[in-house]
Amino acid sequence: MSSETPTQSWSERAEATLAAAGHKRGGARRALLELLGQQSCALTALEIEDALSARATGRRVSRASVYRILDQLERLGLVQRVETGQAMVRYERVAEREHHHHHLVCDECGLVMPFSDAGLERAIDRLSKNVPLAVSEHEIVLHGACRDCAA
Amino acid sequence: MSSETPTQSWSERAEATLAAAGHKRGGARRALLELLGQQSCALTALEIEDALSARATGRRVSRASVYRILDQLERLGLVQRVETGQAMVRYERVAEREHHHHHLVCDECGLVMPFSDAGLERAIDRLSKNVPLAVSEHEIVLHGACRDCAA
DNA sequence: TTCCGTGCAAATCTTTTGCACGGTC
DNA sequence: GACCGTGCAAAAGATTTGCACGGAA
Repeated sequence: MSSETPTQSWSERAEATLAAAGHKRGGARRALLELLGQQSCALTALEIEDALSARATGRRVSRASVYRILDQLERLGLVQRVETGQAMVRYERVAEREHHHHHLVCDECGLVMPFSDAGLERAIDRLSKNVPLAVSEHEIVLHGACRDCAA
Repeated sequence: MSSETPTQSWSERAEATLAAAGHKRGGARRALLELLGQQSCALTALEIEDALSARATGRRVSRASVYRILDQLERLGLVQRVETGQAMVRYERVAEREHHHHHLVCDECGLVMPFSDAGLERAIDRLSKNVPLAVSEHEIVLHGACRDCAA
C-alpha cells in the first residue's frame, strides 16, 4: 500500500489518494490535477484559473472550485502552500524527495524561482529533531533581487 | 556611521533610521516601536493594536496606522514580515545576528514559537552565494504539531 | 506656517460560503 | 435515487486608501 507503482505520476497518486479518502471524481478537479502535475513551481489560484481557461485540454473552472480543491488537496498532503510575501498565496504539488525544492523571490519584480540544496535539507532534518514541535513540513523562502532587477 | 553605540536598542536605531530617512516623529509610531522592541516573536497587526490599547504606557493606535507604520518600517528594513500560513501576516523587528531566529508553527492550535540554529544559518549563507538571486533576507517556517497538540 | 502623521470610514481585494444544478456512484 | 462536486453570486475578512484634523518642524 505504501509502495505504489514507481512510475505513478503525481496526479495519478493524487487521484488514488482522493478516491481512498472517499471522494467522488469531478471534471474541475481532474483538470486542476493535470495542470498542477505539470508545473515545476508554485502558482496562485488566479494563475491556475487562467491557465485552465487558456488550455485546450483544460476546462473552465470557477475560482471558488479552485480554492475548494486546493484546500482539499492541502489537507490530504498532496499540495503545499507557498507564501512569498506577495498579495496572493501560491500552491504547488508536494513532490517526491527528488523534486523537493524551495523558493527564491525577487521582491522587486515578483519573480518566483525554485531551488534546492542538499546541505540545507540536512540542516533542517537535523534540527527538526531538537525542536519542541513534531515537524511535518518546512518552507524556506529567500528574498532578494533577481539578476535582471539587480543589474 | 555604520558602527553605532553598541548598547543602542532596536527602537532607538529605528528612530534614528526614520529620522535619517526624513520622517517626522509621531505618537503612534513611537508607541508601536516601543512595543515591537520588546517582543521576542512576531505579532499580527491586530495583536499589535490590541497590545497597545491594553498597556498603560501605550496609546490607542488605529489599525490603519499600524499597517502604515509597519509598511514603512518594512521598507526601511527595520521590520520583517513572517508568513505562517495563518489568516494574518505577522511582523517582527529585524534582529541583530545574536537574536536572529525563525519560526515553528503548530498547524493545529496556531501557536508560533521562535527557534534558531547555527547549522541552518551556515547552510543558508553557503547556498545564498550559488543562487541566481542577490539574497537579502530569508524566512524559514517549520510546520507541525506542538507538544500539547501532538499528545 | 507648512507638511506629515494619524484616526475614521469607505474601498479594495483575496478567499470563503450559501445555494441550486448536474454528474458520479 | 442519493449525495457530492461545481458554478455563480454574495459574504467575509484582512489590508489599503481618501480625507480632514492636529501635532512636529
